[in-house]
Amino acid sequence: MIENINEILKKNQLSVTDSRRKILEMFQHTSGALAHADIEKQSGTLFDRVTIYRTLQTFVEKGIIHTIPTIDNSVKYALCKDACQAGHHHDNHVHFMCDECGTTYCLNNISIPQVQLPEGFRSTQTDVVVSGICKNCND
Amino acid sequence: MIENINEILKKNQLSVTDSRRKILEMFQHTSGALAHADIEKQSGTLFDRVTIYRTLQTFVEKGIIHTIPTIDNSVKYALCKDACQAGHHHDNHVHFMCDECGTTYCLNNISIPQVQLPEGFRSTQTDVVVSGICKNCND
DNA sequence: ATGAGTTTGCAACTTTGTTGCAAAATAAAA
DNA sequence: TTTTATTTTGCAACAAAGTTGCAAACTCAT
Repeated sequence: MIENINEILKKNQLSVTDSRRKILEMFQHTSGALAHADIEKQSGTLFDRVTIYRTLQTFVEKGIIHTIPTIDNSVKYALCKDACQAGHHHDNHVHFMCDECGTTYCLNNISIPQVQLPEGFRSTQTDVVVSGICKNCND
Repeated sequence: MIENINEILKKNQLSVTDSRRKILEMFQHTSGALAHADIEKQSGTLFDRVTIYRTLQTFVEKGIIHTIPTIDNSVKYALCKDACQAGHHHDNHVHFMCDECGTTYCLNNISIPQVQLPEGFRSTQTDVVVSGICKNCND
């Protein structure tokens, strides 16, 4: 179910611009995660590289998207679900990265068991990165 | 307990060179993880930037060190324990990254509960990235 | 000690990300 | 609707991170 894009932008006190609408749309139309390069490729020469960087940065600050840790250390972003909309959130994510095709899937409906930390450590966020072969590449 | 550096290199069919010995030593002397920049800083002008890149790459290929996924998508490396020495390994890691000082801790003695994946997905490695405030910064 | 093979350092390059600033677009006010 | 204030964009220039080719230096086995 796709939320109204203009609503989301206004709710976050952001001016409604072409680039923001288009990029937000891309996230809503993908089940997985997007890298800066993916967005640049998909949008062609529509907007500047710098605009994409700044848009992603703004979205992260507003809590619309979040960055995903990856083993190959490429920077990927995914839409935040309602649960983590509050900007600075205490939240958990499970992501699956395919070793073969590189696609990143968000496995939001999987619960993470709490990790027991040593004395003196306080956790605000836990990310689980599962690597392997995805459904598509397995067939 | 520090394993003999020359032994490790020879076991992995690598020529014993200054840079490899020194860099491996750095990993053995730190409890956490190291970034390329850390190594460059610690070694001063001793060896070239490119050599460090290549050494790290070689170590990863041989399974001596592994990359760590981080939320800020900086590239960090840590020593592999005996458990994951077999090159292409099925292994789990828990790492803690301090939001304040950026230090990465390896929490190797914490067990990760198995994540239940959707049909068709096969996992080879699971990384848990816990973010928060570390012991040092908490005091 | 010598020679084959490996590794290093340099230089040049690519890719990725950042910053300042004028022009353009958006939002708010008249 | 027009005007004005504010925000955002694109350009250019830059900085940082990582890669590649190649000759010189080193390692290792004979």
